[in-house]
Amino acid sequence: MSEGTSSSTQRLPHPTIRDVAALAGTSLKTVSRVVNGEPGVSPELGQRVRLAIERLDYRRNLAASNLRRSGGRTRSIGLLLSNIINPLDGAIQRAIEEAALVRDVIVIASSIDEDAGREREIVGIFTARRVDGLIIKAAGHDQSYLVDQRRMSMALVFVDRPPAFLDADTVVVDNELGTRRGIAHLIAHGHRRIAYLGALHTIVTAEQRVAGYQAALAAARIESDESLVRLDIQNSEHAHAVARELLQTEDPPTAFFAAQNMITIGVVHALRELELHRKIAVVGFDDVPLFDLLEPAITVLAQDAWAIGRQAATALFDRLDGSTAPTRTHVIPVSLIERGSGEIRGPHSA
Amino acid sequence: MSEGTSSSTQRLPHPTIRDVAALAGTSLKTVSRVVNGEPGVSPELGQRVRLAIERLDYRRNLAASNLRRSGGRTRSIGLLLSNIINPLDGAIQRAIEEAALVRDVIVIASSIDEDAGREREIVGIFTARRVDGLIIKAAGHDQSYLVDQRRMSMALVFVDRPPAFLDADTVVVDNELGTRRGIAHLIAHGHRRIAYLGALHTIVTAEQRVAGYQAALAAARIESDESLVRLDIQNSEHAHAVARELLQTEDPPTAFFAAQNMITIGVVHALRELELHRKIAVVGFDDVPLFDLLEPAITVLAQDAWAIGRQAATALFDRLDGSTAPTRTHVIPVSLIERGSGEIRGPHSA
DNA sequence: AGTGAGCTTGTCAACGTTGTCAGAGTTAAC
DNA sequence: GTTAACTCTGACAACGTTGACAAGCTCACT
Repeated sequence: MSEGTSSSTQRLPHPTIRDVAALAGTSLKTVSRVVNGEPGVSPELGQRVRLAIERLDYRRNLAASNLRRSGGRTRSIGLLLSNIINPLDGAIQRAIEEAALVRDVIVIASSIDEDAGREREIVGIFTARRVDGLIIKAAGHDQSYLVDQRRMSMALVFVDRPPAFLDADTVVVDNELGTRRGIAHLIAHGHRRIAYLGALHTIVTAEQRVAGYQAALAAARIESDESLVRLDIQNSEHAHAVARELLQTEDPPTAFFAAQNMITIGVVHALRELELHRKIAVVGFDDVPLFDLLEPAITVLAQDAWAIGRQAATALFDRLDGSTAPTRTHVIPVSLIERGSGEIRGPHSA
Repeated sequence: MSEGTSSSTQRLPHPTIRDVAALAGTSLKTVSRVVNGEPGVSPELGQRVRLAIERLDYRRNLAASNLRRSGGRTRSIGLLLSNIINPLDGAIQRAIEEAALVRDVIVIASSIDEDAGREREIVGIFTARRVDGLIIKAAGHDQSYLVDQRRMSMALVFVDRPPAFLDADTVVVDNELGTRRGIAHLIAHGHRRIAYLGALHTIVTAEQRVAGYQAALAAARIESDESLVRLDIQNSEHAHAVARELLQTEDPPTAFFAAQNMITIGVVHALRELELHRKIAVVGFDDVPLFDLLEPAITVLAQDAWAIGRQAATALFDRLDGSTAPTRTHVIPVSLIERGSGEIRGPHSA
């Protein structure tokens, strides 16, 4: 009966609970009750309200709702990964999104590369948004700045790399064991001079992988040749150059272990260039879609990124559900996939 | 002086502007002024407030702030892509994130595969969160449901595919021209029997690519053989099977055009399996990192996903800044990268 | 001395929603 | 016919913040 039903072509603001109440001829609270499925509304009035909601295409404003609601939860989580263009990070994000979706939680994501400053900046931004939790692939080497967030009941989970100076749930793969298996595999195929190309040594993950390399050599009583170990490799071009240089020395390696997918790609480029790709063995950490189509196909230690993401989400939501169990480190297994490049035999094969 | 400085180990709620005001011995409004850098606060008082803010590690609650603020903007945008594991989508997301970051806007992302129902569901969720705008790689074939969002001043930009039954800014690549160039390239290398393997025919993009194929054949006065055109291919395994089947017919194609990166991968698998990869030509739409390392390396039509994302973000923020220009379709160029697989000569080469 | 301008500061209401609580109405029981 | 219990409904305050506006103060000018 009133003037409310004008469906003009432009009405800028979203309809509010107030508009719905006016149209349905009832009070705010009753509409709120209907929207939230609370009991204590008569069927007729409920129907009337639902009709008004539909007519106005009303959607409750979640920000306002969460502001008032108990606990002050925003049903949103923040995700900090290195670079979403890397399918490894993509899979982690996707797995987390799926877990969040069923819980009616949204994911705010940001790539931080390996920039510790940006890590802190983004954490600050997400904190201002009052995310309920953070899942972080840390770039920096000190996460103690997060104690404030923790104190304010923000849940924290670290993926891929454990936090430093902070105790929190973590999901990692067994970098040391994985690398050890990879190196042992090369040794078993007759290699003794195995070059190791690693990423920024400041990343804990990289450190663990070097340790695995050393451990595997030690176990086989092979003396480590420091000249074969090259760290702090930035990208695939850099890896390409380093591999080429190693191959052109007097006593070149007979096998390469590439500690990361970008490095593996660089190594393969170098081997191609020197036409050594059928003679020198390669094992890489991390799988990449087309590795199986190269000739020879690349033998890798594959991480299950989907499992990492799922586990991280589970751990985070457990905390948000109130778990006060001691923090835990979840280790996701790494699998060795033999495809050819890692099975090229070396001079010491039986 | 007061009791406020107790830094006990657990205080659950975030400090509010009220806590800061109490500690600094002033009013809410003054703190608000300091936080927002508004003028009219004396240096001394301002300093006192800043000190209190630091001591409490106060961060203003953006949800509450946006609720009150004019325009009701949340400084957040929603992003709907097919699947973030695909580096193409990853690059789009990354480019958009970068653009959003400098504007202090957050990105809420979700993968919707090719599921129209999920597209609507996610749009509903994002609407409840009052995102200021949406960037959508549409799965469905009717976006008219978005008129409500539009009316409520939500900015909309479509990427990769134009919207249906809705007028909105769009960023696409020239699928038809790109495909035409790819096919012409194969024809120029002596091919007449060119198989076309395409994705879901309901996706507009796929449709345009088929049209490009037909147009290129027509321009060269080659009669199209319908048996060589296979659409609705779901994934790389499917493409693999279809390609194998085509290759085992009596009069097999001498070249393949794969309309999408997953399809290209399937085709390459099939050629490898039948050891035809050095005899049958392949041109694919979309580049993938390792295509350049295959033997032969894969000739592709590469889209600049980064540029697509950047352009989409620019278009969206222009609208949010109040632009009322007519909606525009931005076309990002596609480049043909010759690597070998597309230059394998066919029976009709000069 | 009185007036007005300019600066700093604070009070109050409002954003859209929900928790608390009380009022109105109905039914059942004494 | 009164009381109790129950159901349904709405008034009001509050979440944390900012916009509108006014009060208080100082200073200069008439």
